[in-house]
Amino acid sequence: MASRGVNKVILVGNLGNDPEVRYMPNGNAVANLSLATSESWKDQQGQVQERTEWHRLTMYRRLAEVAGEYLKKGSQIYVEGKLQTRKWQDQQGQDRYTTEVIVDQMQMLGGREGGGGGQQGGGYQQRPQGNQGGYGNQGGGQQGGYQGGQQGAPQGNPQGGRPQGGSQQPKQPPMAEPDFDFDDDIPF
Amino acid sequence: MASRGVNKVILVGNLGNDPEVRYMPNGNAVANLSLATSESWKDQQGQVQERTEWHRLTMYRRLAEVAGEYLKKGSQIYVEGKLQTRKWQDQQGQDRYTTEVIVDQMQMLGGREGGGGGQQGGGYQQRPQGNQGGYGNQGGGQQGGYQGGQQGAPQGNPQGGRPQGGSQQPKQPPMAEPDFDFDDDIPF
Amino acid sequence: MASRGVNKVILVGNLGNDPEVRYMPNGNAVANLSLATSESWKDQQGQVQERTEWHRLTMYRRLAEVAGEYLKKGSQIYVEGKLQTRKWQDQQGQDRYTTEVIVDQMQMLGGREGGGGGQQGGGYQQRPQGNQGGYGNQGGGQQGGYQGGQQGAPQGNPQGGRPQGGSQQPKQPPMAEPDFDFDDDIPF
Amino acid sequence: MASRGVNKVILVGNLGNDPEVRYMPNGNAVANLSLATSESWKDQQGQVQERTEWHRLTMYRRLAEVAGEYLKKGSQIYVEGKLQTRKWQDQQGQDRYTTEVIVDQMQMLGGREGGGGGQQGGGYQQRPQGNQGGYGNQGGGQQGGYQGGQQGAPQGNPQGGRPQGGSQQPKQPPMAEPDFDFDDDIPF
DNA sequence: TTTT
DNA sequence: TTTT
Repeated sequence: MASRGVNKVILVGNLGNDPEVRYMPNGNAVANLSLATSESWKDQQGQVQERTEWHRLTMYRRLAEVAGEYLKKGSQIYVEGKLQTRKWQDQQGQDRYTTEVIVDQMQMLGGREGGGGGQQGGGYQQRPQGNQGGYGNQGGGQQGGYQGGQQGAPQGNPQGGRPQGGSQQPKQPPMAEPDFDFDDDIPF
Repeated sequence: MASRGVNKVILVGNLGNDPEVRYMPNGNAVANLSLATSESWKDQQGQVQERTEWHRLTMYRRLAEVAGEYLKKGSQIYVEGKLQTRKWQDQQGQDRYTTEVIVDQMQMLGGREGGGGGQQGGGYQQRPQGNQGGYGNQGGGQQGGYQGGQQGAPQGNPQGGRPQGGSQQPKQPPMAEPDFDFDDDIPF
Repeated sequence: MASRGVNKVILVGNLGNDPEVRYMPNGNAVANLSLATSESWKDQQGQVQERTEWHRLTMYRRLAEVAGEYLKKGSQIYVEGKLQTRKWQDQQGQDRYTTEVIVDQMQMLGGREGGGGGQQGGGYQQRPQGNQGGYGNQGGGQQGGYQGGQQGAPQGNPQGGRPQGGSQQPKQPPMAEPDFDFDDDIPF
Repeated sequence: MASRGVNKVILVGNLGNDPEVRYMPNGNAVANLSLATSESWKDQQGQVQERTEWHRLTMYRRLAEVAGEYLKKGSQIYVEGKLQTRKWQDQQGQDRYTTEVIVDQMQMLGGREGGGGGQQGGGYQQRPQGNQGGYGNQGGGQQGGYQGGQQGAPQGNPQGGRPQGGSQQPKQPPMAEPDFDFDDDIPF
């Protein structure tokens, strides 16, 4: 609730992939998204240069469900959130760090198609039992704006409800492993 | 100059160390700073929890020199910039990524002491020859605001002037000295 | 809750006066503050020019009480909020418009004195009966950050609880007392 | 260039009208735009309420020309800028104030149609002679991002070049008069 | 991996 | 005056 400092990120860009939505044992959704922002400029030789920056986004709860429902590869969105760097260990046991944007506000951009891009969406992971539902379409609709449910509260503890057992920082890589394994309480 | 997207970070926090200022062969300054933002909240047991986030900041040119001149461990500042993730190889030759905030605007906060914190400043690296000076105090003064000289132009190519020979992405953390020695609290 | 669009203001500046805190019949607090931001530049003649911008801030509820408790003329703060333009009628019955920043997040800046400026604080309006208190020091403390209680919900309807009788847009500047007396510098 | 404070506005919304672009005697373009942001929420009775906020935007130079060229009624845009309150006198000689967002960055949103809305564009004011052109399409293209040319420099003095004679604050209303009269150096 |  |  209180804080010493300001930690704010504002991004507008396009998704590089369909959102990856998963559910925690307590039923809370978590979504991971890759967002591209790019800039171009002329170098000293007058050549146009371009650089694309990829941002790893994490959304929780309702926002994650809305992302899974309405966003897909190519979608243009506005997001607001905070920077968070997670520590994890690679297979050699070395400390690694991954910086993500924990999103607490999202706007779909781009008119009546709801910010959709070219490809077809669909295909994200099924909701496991243990989730009593209740979210779904709620507040949905195209191009609406969404906020995290517990705005102002730190969202680095995504469990929301009861404390979870299990290791907070498993010895697994977070960043888009081919065999990324979501069988734990804490997805990364 | 142009861009597709928005990539903006806004931070207010305190420096964990004196800025590290270095000079590139063309005389341009580069500064690295660690900025802490923290937030606290009450958990389900009603206990106050606190989490500190450390941000790695990079400044170029005039802004870097101003940072070296006026900021020190404990200084409270406002910064605005963009996210940039650099790829580098560790000693095992594995790809590593470091996310930084490339700062293009900075404000010293905290009244007439110019945002100063507890400890005395000083001690950052000397300006090598090859730098014709020209910056120095310029625009300085207490609690002033500073902007990167080429705002709007991508600042991922910090050389500014003539193209540099040499590898752009050496097998070492660029801008991070081999013996770079932060406090243990700071995760980079 | 939902929204189409983004309406965000971020300011760092100093208060031109002690906050004016008042209480509505339902006990909710409302604070009005004048915040100065200034910029300076060199004109074509090389002369330094300066321009100060005055911003009218409005805070509600807990945030308003914290402002009344901890801020005073000269305090340096960070605020985040949204733009809102109110319509009202002057004594001639003509439509007038006032643009304000409805603040939903605030940070006191400036180190251990809690962002305090030169003068002594005090002197804001007494809490009327009809307010059962309960706020006070809550969340307070030096240099903490505060958020509006109903963040994400529109705050243009500050009553919060039960609907109020009475005209929503009286023929006078709402929240501006008839004999409201700012410094001459401040244009509202 | 320097500044004490931060004065930043970030908006995403739709234009209520085609941009009004005019040219100053020195050839610099000035554009005025109306941008809507809206939010909706449920009141105590569970009824959905909606509130639309209208923002008056001002752009200068290249940005103004790009706006005239590519934006129209309904266009969805992202803008970044600063708040500025102008003082003027109404016909009774009374002081009036108008708050505007002086835009220094703009992004067209909404995919391949370049952020366009429903209606046809066109119809804004012709470039007078006395303008040697030079801008035009420059940097243009759909959905690109644009920045004001003198970012960081105060943009409240839009003349850019030589100082202008003439009254800075004519006794005329600024806000969309039917017979708004642009025969002066300073458009409002 | 997006987008123009 | 926009948009859904």
